[in-house]
Amino acid sequence: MGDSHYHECRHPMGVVCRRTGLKPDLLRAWEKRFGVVRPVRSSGNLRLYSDADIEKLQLLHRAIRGGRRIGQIVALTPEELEEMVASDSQSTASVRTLRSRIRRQEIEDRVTNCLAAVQDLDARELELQLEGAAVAMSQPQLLSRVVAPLMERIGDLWNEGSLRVAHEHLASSAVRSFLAGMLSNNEPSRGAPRALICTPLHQVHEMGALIISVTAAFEGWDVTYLGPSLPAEEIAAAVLQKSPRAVVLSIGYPPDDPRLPEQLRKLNRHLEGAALLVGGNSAQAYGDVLEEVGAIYMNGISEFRETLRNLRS
Amino acid sequence: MGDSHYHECRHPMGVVCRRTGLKPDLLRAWEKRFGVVRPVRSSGNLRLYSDADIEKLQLLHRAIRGGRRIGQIVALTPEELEEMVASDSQSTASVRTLRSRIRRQEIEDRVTNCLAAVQDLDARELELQLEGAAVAMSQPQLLSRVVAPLMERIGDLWNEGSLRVAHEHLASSAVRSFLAGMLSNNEPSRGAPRALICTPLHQVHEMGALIISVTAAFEGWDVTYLGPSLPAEEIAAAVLQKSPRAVVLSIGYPPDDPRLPEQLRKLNRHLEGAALLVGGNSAQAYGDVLEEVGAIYMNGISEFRETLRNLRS
DNA sequence: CCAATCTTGACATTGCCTGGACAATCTCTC
DNA sequence: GAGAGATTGTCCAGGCAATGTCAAGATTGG
Repeated sequence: MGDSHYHECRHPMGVVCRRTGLKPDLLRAWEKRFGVVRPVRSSGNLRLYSDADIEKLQLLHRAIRGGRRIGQIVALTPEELEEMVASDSQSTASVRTLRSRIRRQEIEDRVTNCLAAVQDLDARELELQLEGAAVAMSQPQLLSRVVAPLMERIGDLWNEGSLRVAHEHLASSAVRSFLAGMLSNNEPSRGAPRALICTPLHQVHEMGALIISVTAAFEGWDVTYLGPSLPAEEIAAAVLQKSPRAVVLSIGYPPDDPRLPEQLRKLNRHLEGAALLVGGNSAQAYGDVLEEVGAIYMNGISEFRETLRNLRS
Repeated sequence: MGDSHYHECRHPMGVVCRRTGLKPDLLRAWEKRFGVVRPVRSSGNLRLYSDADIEKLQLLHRAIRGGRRIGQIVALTPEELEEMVASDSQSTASVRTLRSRIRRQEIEDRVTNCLAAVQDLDARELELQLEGAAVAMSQPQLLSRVVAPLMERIGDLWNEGSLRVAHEHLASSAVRSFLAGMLSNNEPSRGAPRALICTPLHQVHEMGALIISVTAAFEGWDVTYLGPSLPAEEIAAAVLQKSPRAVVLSIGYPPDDPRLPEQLRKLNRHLEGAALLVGGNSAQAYGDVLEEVGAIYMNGISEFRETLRNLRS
């Protein structure tokens, strides 16, 4: 019975590095200098880390991304660490500017690597790069500095003819499933406000809506993602069914669809008290209608995040 | 069908290598050094592996690709291995292939539960159901008994008006990301034959192509999935770049596109020696052209699997 | 007879270990 | 505000054990 509680699977260096985003040298240095973790040794003297070790290391890594120094935080309890990480991610600390400047090159490389993978039609490599990025930086950074720029550059290259449709498809597919994975990893807490996210009819670009979905989920919302190009009636039906606190539309392409205003007006009549948020590259182009229907226009992800926070209270 | 009474088919080395992506030398080394598996010997001293052996080896292979060391995982139980593999591929859905007896009723329930989740617009529940199904049955069963029927019934309900577009979108999105997760969980073993999979221009249904992709990956192929509605020129360019052994097209809808034959003919001129396989619900409708361009038509997943195996040798 | 497979033993590669050095950066003092 | 000293991440050399691969010659199956 209890023997099935051998749950103590031990992880070798390689696994720990991939899951924490920390380099082997660093792990050993931390161990030697502070005794951060005490991995067991295998018969051949290899380090074997426990699940708890990995969690602790992940936490430390996040705290350090927040601008802390390792020496200051090794002694803290997990609870204190949690708290610290949480508050760090809120504040736009000026302390961090220096660190993030260093990281700029790294982020550039990340995007470049992703592009290279796309050009090679190598979905696996692309996904590896994305997962690497996911552990190397915070979630908002990941979205606004890697995923969004990546899709933008792919769009540019495609327009200028350097990339073929196949590349664009492969990239969309990989990024989409990556984002969908992030989305389903977030378990909404009980009582979380609900958001309905989609793209209105004839708006075909799905990526923006997905990025928004992940952001909202990360902000603690209970997200229902409905996909691209949804008629107003459909959205209305979904509103009836789910009673969301907010309906979020992403408008990316096209920027000049004459049918869109009508869609928005129609939708507006069935909001049932939900707030209507609109974002995306081309949302501004429809400014008049947005104002008319009382939609909240958000310029950029951080503004979106802010709007979400205000809406909660 | 007589349930597998003494239907213990035994497989020779070659088959095992193809299905696991492991080299003969390696299998023998593992057997000698750790006794990973104990294949029976034929009269002539040839190793004969059981299905269970193959599954165990596949599992080990995946764990190793996740960064594990063979020495530390040979002793683990299948369950522990499952768990380990699942947690190693952090962000993506886990693919599990435990064998167990499945009753028809149970499968029915799965599909019903999935449908209910779709009607509730509950993506998370849908995904949970799918993951549960993935644990409860083998991969081929999962695809042909749950995923395919589910999408079919959703299509029916949509046509008869019981489901709204939003439901269909949500379902596609969830199932797509689930399948994409399965796809990226499978191996890139060296020397695996490569397959290029997509949907030809104006063929908009992606699901079939994804199911095919997962199947091929499971058979040990190195799959490059290119997405839906790809022009012949694009496929040709991808063929040049990746030199696949097979190009697989899925044709689901529409069944009567007059532009498709031309696409196929064009594609046929740039295959560079790759085999052209075509499957999907509506493929038969284009029988004439398929024959003309020398495509191999496959009716159903099992036929597809068969064709893949033949192509390897 | 060819192709696949077997056994054995040696060989190459990989991943990790230790210890130490180094450069960049932060912090504190003057 | 400029250095001195501590802090911190990175890198290298030399080595070991685990692991994957290869070669050679024998045997079997079709």
